[in-house]
Amino acid sequence: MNSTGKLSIQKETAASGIKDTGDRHRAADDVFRYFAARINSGDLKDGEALPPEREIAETCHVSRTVVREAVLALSNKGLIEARPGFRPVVRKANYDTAFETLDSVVSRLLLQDGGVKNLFDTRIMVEASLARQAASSAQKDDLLTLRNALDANQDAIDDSEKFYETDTAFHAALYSIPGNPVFPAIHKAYTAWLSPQWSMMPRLPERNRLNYYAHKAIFDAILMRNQDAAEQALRIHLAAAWTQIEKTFADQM
Amino acid sequence: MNSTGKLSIQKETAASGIKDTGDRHRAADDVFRYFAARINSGDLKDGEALPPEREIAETCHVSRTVVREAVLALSNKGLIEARPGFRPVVRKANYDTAFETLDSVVSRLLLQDGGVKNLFDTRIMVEASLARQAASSAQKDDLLTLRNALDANQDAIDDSEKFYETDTAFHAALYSIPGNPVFPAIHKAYTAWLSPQWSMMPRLPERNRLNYYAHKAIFDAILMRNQDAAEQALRIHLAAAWTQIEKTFADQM
DNA sequence: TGTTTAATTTGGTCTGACCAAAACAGATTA
DNA sequence: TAATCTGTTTTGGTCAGACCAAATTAAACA
Repeated sequence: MNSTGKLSIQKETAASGIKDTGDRHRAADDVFRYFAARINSGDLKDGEALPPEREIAETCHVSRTVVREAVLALSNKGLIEARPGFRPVVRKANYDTAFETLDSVVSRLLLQDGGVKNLFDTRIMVEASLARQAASSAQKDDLLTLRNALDANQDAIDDSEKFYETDTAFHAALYSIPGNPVFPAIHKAYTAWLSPQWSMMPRLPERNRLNYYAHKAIFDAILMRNQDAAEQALRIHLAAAWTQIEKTFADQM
Repeated sequence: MNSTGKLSIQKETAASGIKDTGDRHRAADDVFRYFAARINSGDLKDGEALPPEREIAETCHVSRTVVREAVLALSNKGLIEARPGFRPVVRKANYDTAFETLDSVVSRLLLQDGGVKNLFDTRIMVEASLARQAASSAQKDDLLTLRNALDANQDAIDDSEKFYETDTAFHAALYSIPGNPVFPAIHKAYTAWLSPQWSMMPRLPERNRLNYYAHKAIFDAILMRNQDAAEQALRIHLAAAWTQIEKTFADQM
């Protein structure tokens, strides 16, 4: 029975005919697709655990080896969460974790020439856009959130550690205004990827104060519903930040 | 000698002490990190093939099983390219392929409520920003590229197949203006992820013509260096596209 | 020298085994 | 009865050795 097992799966996959175009057939891929489909279709719900590897192997008529490969692929692609030693659990599709799967590639991209600048420039563009949008359509509670973040920022001028947090929080508030969950995820990714540069920069109360003023200028422009001013204030703010980064890492870039 | 192999690696990893904080130790992770580091450091150059699995297993004092897991992880994260049956090859860090690693997660995200809209909204924001930037600082050759794309677009109005291509090309031209390689990659990702919706929409010469006029309006505004007009023209264009998408997929969203 | 053929390498898969941690069930105790 | 401890079973992580088919290389041949 076992000896015919392998053949049967090959027959099955051939019958399903998803990819019959002559290219190499890997059993692991089939298992991967099988579970990816079951997850996407909702057959396997969020938080639900996958069957044990041995069971999968039996039902799919493959060895545990290929099951492990498939599970690993599922995990690497963020479809499941496989903490070592635990049963893999279906993970709800989540914007935050989506960006996390980029970590290793991005860290490589940041290493190559101009990598950091390329990324930072996209950030400038995104935030400039967010600033405009905030100025044009921020709701009352959005403004309140911003104001609170700004105040917390001001209070932390003399505590560089705390200032960094409130700084991040202020920008985060900006990203949350559109109400689109993609943006907070983008912000999280930016802070994670650029934190190496940021955290190595000298932190001084004077500099904190300047940054606070920059934030205030952005906020004021948003409050005045002045899109152009908001964008400009933000660009000045981030341009200054970039100058700092450049100065700090002059040798490495 | 082999019997002591396993112990030696454990000793080694313990000695290196990268992660000694009590959490589970997976040999596969060690091998993964080892090669990720070698790739990032340039020790293994782009296009260079990894050693054969059996050799890695020997030099790292682990079984081929864990080598395979590590290689698979490397592949899934986009650090190497592992075509079935071939030696894995170090892949140059590349913005395009970075986004490709997101495919499976994104396809899941698009399935959930409002997923497509969330993504499309980010696209609107990005392109609005690009339009502004184009209007403010497009160079002569940028304008020429846009103009050519626009003309090709016009010529293809009666050929819906070709129109789709030239349409994409026009937007691509917009993404290439900043000269930041991240943007073309983003564009590629957008078209890949949203193509299912787009390709199922009815294509008619009248509609093509409307889209062409929309493109022309964007181009004209850019040519006039009118940022606000460029942004507005683009927003109108994409809003109309979204309306179409919504109409086509009314039942599924 | 170019082409065909045989030998070898190498990735993909299988089987069966072992270990340690996790999950489970049962006994023990408060 | 509820909480805690304990021993058994399950399960993931790893290993070893084997086989196959495709890919690579070496050899033989034309």
